[in-house]
Amino acid sequence: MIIEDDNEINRMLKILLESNGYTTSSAYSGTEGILVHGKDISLILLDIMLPGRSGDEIIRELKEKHNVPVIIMSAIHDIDKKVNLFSLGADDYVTKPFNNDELLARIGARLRGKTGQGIVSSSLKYRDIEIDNDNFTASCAGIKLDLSKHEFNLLKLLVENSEKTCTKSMIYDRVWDYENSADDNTLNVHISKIRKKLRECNPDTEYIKTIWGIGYRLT
Amino acid sequence: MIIEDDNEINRMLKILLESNGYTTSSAYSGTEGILVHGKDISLILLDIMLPGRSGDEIIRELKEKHNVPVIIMSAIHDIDKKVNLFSLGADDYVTKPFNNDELLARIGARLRGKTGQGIVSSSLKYRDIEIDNDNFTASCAGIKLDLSKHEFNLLKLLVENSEKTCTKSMIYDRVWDYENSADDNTLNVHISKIRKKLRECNPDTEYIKTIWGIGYRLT
DNA sequence: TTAAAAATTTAAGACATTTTTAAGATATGT
DNA sequence: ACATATCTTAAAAATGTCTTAAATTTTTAA
Repeated sequence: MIIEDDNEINRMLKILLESNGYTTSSAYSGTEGILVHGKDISLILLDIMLPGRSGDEIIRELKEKHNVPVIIMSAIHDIDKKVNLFSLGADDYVTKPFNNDELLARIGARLRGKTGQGIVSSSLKYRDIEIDNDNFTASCAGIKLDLSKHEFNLLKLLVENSEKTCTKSMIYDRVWDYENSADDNTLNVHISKIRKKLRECNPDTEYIKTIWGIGYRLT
Repeated sequence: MIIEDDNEINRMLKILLESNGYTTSSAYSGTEGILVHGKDISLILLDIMLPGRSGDEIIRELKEKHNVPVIIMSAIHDIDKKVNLFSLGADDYVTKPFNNDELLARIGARLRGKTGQGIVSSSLKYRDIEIDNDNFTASCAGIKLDLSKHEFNLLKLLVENSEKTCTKSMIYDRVWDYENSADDNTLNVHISKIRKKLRECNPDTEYIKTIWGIGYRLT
């Protein structure tokens, strides 16, 4: 994801990256970047000289939201500022005007590190529901959910397929290890329990929608 | 590990890093760095202007041997060369003369990426549990714990991954040297014994949480 | 409007995993 | 080789989770 307010530079970066085999998403402000949903972002290129909110805040929120490497593009030469960005979770920076090859090299190094050393932070989000695959924990509205193994796997499946309908047989297939027995009420009971726990964290939202005769969906 | 042929700079780096909480190992050539055995290296600082073998070769071999982030220190401003180093697996570089804060920031950013084994300090803490790696001792609430070898390693693993769930198979893999046999009760018994010993030091806290069907976590 | 089908919820019993204890097996140090 | 500590195994008790069943509510379609 490219976050850069200058239209021309944004377009230029898009062309550079796509001609090097990457798929890109463009945003034109940090806040817009934070709002991006449902895209599989693996790295963020962030122009830190943005109007509006401070760069610090934006890095923190981007990190929290997308949890991927962030490379800062900046004209700032001041080292103190650099150090600050680093300590906030920025993973690297390039100073403008930057050399294309160097930028590509840094992007490559960051992406390589990810897949290479299994840092693949397996944290998923949907609205204010967060799934942490590594720790087998989930939270809603910042509150830890106390889920059993099946409940966790079921919620995880729904989050992984948020906005898509999960059929009952697909759920039985992936959460339980057998094909469904259609007259089985087990899944319904588990959904009921998850809903109850989500309600305790955030009473105002109905996360799981029932698709009659088909299955369930996060909406 | 610091790999730098200039004695003075090597010593200076050692002082800088150790005064910032890191433990260091010094080597004075790339080949010497490759030969280092038995040390728990988590990052390599490499001066690329070394006599003898080419930098390219050395990075590749260091990476192969130690499999950790490599930060290049170099006076080269030529971008093409930088790109080359990146594509060989270097994770970052600083140009000499470098700013100490920037170097520390880049080291921090690289280590932060790796979970658990960030700053290598021989003493680990979680709440009032303290692990002393050098002496193979542990304490809780200031009282020495009398732990067996497996108990110590198990508690150490939990402390290293505090707030994260350790799966049973991961524990068997790292504390015992074989994959788990799922019906095995050994781990449970060891957890039980550790809990009992922790309880004797501090009866009010339940340190080790059971993640049903998954494993354990310090919480 | 009404009957049938599907889904929700609750509670209880079935099932599975974990905890604890104790004893026998194995490893370690003198 | 002996004494000691540690580890593993086994079994029962405790606890957590899953499924089933039944009553209730919601939705669909005739």
